[in-house]
Amino acid sequence: MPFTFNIATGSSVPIYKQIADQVRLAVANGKLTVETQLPSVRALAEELVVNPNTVARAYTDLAREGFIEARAGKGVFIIPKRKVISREEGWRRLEPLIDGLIGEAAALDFSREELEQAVRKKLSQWKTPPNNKL
Amino acid sequence: MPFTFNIATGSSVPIYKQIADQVRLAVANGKLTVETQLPSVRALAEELVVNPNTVARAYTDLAREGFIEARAGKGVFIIPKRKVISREEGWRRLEPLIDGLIGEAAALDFSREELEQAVRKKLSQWKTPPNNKL
Amino acid sequence: MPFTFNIATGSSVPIYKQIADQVRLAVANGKLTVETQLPSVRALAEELVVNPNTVARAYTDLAREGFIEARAGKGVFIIPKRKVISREEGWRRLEPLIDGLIGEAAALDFSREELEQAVRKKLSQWKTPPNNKL
Amino acid sequence: MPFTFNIATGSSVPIYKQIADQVRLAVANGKLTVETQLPSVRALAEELVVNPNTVARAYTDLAREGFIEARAGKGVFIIPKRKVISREEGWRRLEPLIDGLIGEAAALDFSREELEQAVRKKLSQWKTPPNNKL
DNA sequence: GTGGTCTAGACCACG
DNA sequence: GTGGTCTAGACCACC
Repeated sequence: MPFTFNIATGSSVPIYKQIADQVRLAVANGKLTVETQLPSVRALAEELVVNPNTVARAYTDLAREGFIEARAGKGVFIIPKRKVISREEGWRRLEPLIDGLIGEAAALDFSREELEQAVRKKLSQWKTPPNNKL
Repeated sequence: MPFTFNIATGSSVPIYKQIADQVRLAVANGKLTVETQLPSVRALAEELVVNPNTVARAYTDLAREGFIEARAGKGVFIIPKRKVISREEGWRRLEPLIDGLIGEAAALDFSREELEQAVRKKLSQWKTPPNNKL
Repeated sequence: MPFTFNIATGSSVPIYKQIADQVRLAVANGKLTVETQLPSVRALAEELVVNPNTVARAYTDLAREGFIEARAGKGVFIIPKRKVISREEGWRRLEPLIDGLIGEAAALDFSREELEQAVRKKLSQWKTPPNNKL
Repeated sequence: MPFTFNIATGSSVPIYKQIADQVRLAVANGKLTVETQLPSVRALAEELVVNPNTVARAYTDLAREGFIEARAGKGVFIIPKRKVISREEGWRRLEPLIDGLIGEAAALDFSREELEQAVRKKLSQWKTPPNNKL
């Protein structure tokens, strides 16, 4: 079964980020492996009924982050994740996201235990890909 | 020492959200307790050098979420958190946040173990309030 | 005939609430159905001769309540109503509204029978949508 | 047992209106009868821990509507409700309140049946006072 | 004094 | 094109 995307219209999360997040998660999960080809910008835009610019934006972000590579005339492919930013810089960006998640969970009336369980469940699907040498 | 805010201008996360997030997190961590008074809209706006409307927007959101209460002529106060969001809506909003966090962590070259540890550490600071009686 | 709005300037009811109330009622009465597009923020602001922010405020409230969905670049659409408010919070907010209505009716010299009849008549127009499938 | 007031701080309903609404409802219910004396502005303000101006505002509104009468040196008393406004004007003011209630109920995810039942329950407590001759 | 509403207009993110 | 954010400043309701 090929990898499929799920788009939620009207979400506060922009569509281009939903697309990119799903690719990132699928790579982390091992559901998308190195050398897998992704749909072309045009094809994916048509399939998801979104603007091609939106798909292009997601692919651009993913390429900049070292997840994918566009090969002229061939298509877009998953590549071994390149390390792109430093440890300290990464942590500096990640920490507020965790803080934001906790704040949001509290606002949504979840308990600490519930959030911990939800995160653990999502994380348990995450397999570190074998050829991430860094 | 009174609770102090830290605003990063030029961040992609809007100022009103930075303010609200810090209050949410401080309540979760027990740094802000029930009946504590927050700075007035005008005072905080002056302190942070932002527009009063921006502070008001943050306070409005927090009040709607059941964290605080605005008392006319008195000011803004932390209250025992009310449950306002339905269960289903809560999950609907929480899940993409977790997916986004994991996606970002992968993009930032963190391993599953590192993210899990970081989240666990942050979560350990979340104190469910000891049945706060006013 | 497209749905039209009626604004009473100088009313004690804020304009953004008048707009939102009319949408809520029209949805309840079946005059606005799922996938109907509302006027854009700018267009409605021009039509009603109010500030775009005022219209945006009404739309934001309606979106948060689960009546409508803003699709970037497309516009604002009626969606199948989502349940967003917890049961307890719902009652907490509804009860004072009913008390206020009865109090106002008494102040306006209506009898119990008159009020009951008026409410029943209005309620009879409230059509639960027939399990709207988009 | 004397009539007692219940004030919800931080409600969207202003305190002066909460006080006035409770008097109106109690008169409609027959819990407050003609010639009953209400607490003085000062006494009630102290009891409810609110600003005396707030109580005075409620009493002023009630007096204007013909519910109560201040007798110099004696105190404040319930009087036979005087008819203050015309039928048409009353209906013109009441209708949007009913519309607003229905819209709010829909926003709070109540069904038509639930709202009808809630209103009926409140209304069933309403006894038209015997000496309302109009 | 407090917060809530509204206007006016700029800038940006998204598609 | 759309809506979301922010600023600036006015006015009002409430206490």
